[in-house]
Amino acid sequence: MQTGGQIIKTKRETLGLLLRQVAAHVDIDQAILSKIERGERKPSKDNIIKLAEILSLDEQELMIQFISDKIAYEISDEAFASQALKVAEKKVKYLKSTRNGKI
Amino acid sequence: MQTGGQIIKTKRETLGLLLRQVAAHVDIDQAILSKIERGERKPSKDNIIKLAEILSLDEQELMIQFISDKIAYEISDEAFASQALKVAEKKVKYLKSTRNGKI
DNA sequence: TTACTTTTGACAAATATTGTCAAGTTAATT
DNA sequence: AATTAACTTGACAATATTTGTCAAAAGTAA
Repeated sequence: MQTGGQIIKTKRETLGLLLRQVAAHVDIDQAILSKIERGERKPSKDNIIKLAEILSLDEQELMIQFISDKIAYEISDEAFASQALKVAEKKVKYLKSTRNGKI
Repeated sequence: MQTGGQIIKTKRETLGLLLRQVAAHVDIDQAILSKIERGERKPSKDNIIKLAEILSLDEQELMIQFISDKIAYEISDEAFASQALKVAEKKVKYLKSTRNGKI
């Protein structure tokens, strides 16, 4: 099971790019990129778009990885995490179907 | 599709309890309880336990409702919300299986 | 109107997130 | 071992978000 951070770190190394180079393209401090790679900080949406760009990764897929990391991280210590996620899926589908932003 | 807030509001009214009474038991300002009922604020874990108590609701079920509300709320405007939730489920299961807190 | 419940909004206090920076560590090379 | 470059870490202030408290406003029923 890979995190978004692990995915971009692996790809960056495969491409032989330095943190400095990727960070410049993403327009963030390389310290932050280092932390994103190790899961210590969360990338913004714009960060993800630019990361996918320079690393030739699928943007949607990368977005999904980072969003799911965020959710998994904040819910994983809950006893009923899996059940809550299933219910959340239903609620999201309901929200999307009504398009009114309210549950 | 009901939110945790709607569930407790309905039950409170069924039981004929006032916001003031429930809020006192939960040990929060009644303004906050009013907001929790309408989804404007999120209850703490302790709030949920005490709410289930005084409203004779199943604690686990109520917990799941509020957690899923929170997740659905923060992810619903994402284009890939459903897919991200599915991936998050896998990550949570993986985390639970390894019990090391890391993805 | 009066008495009561609920909702709303403003506000400060507490918490969390973010970007920046410099120093520290690691790794490879000479 | 010393040097160099890449990466990681931690401290810090600036910002943003969350939280509790309160009183006024709005709603409801007698």
